[in-house]
Amino acid sequence: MSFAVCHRPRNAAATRSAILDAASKRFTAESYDQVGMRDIAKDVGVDPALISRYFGSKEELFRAVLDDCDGKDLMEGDRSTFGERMADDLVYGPAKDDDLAWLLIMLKSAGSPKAAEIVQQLSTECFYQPFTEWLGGKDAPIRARILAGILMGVAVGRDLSGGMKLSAEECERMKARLAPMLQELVDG
Amino acid sequence: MSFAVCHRPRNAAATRSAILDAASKRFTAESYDQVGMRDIAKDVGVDPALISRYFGSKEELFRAVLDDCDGKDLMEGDRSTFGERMADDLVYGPAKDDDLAWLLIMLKSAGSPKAAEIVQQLSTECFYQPFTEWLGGKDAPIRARILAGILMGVAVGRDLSGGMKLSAEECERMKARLAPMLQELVDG
DNA sequence: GAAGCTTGTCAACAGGCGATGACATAGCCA
DNA sequence: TGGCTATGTCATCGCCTGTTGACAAGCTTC
Repeated sequence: MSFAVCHRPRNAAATRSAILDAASKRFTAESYDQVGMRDIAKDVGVDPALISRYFGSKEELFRAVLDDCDGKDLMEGDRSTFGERMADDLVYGPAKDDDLAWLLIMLKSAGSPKAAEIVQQLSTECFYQPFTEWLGGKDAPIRARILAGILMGVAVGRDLSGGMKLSAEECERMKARLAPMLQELVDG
Repeated sequence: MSFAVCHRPRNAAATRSAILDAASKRFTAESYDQVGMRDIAKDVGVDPALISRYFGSKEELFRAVLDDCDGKDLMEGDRSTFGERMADDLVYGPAKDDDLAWLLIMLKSAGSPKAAEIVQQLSTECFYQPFTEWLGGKDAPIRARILAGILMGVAVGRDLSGGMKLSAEECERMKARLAPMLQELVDG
């Protein structure tokens, strides 16, 4: 009788990609400090040392994750329903938080100086700039900042309080208040 | 010749209070994980062990800090200028972040599970509930949540990007956009 | 002035972290 | 088949953290 573990076929590229994926999931759900190399390694089913070997260090892994996700998810979809969609994600998330990935990673990692520095280096180029261009119109950089802030802030408020403890009706009313606010910022 | 260090007079209450104060400052500026007992001890000029003795553990110290600040700062001052004041704090802060203390602590500590659990226990009773009552009117709990979210989110956006890199004119325009949004949420 | 409680310090421990270098094994190529 | 390189594992190191128990020094009280 063998408890043979189902080894993945030896494939550096696939393994690397799997690590990147697992790391991304972890970093969107927990803070930089909270995520351990051993956690990520366990998710992938790999020895922690391998991650160090592939990415050099935890910092560089984090940078690679940020490089990987371009934040385009936020900007795809109908522009006229942006407010509605985001309000829904905020109130009823985190179900499909792909579109908020960038924001969540930024948010969760604000605490750690090392992660914050990396985010600071990459956020403008990889997130704020494309987002600002997508917004367009008057005061686009400012509207981008406020929008990102609201999305992050309401998300953190939800997480902290343990899942937006509101009745179903209140959730709807919250959506009803958030959606036009967000939409107005998109429309300019 | 004596290099006599200026020892504080032996006073348990004063020392305890000094520790609480230093801890509060640290926790508003850095995340729970990032703040070390040794840091706080150094701020006060005291041995780290003393903090453990007085407060039992880091968790209980954190809880004591949260119990200490009641978040009333946010609600004092003229109600009709709330939006203006907060917008100013957000854009030009953190100068006198006393009024945002609760929010900043909640924000900075969202990353750590232990801190988050404590915040979750205390935030409703010590912050959301009084804030909601202060707001009053229709959908007060929802407006409280959104307001807190916006304040936290814009603050984190500012910190992350290294101090709101906007021109003086853009700062004013950001204020001009934020203030009425916040004020409208206060007014209902 | 000496006992006794209070206040504070010191050294050390256990645990977790990221990182490193030596070792094992799978897959390819001759 | 025999070797070689790429891929992955293991044991371990050094560092930092919160916490603890034993010890030193002050103030109070008799």
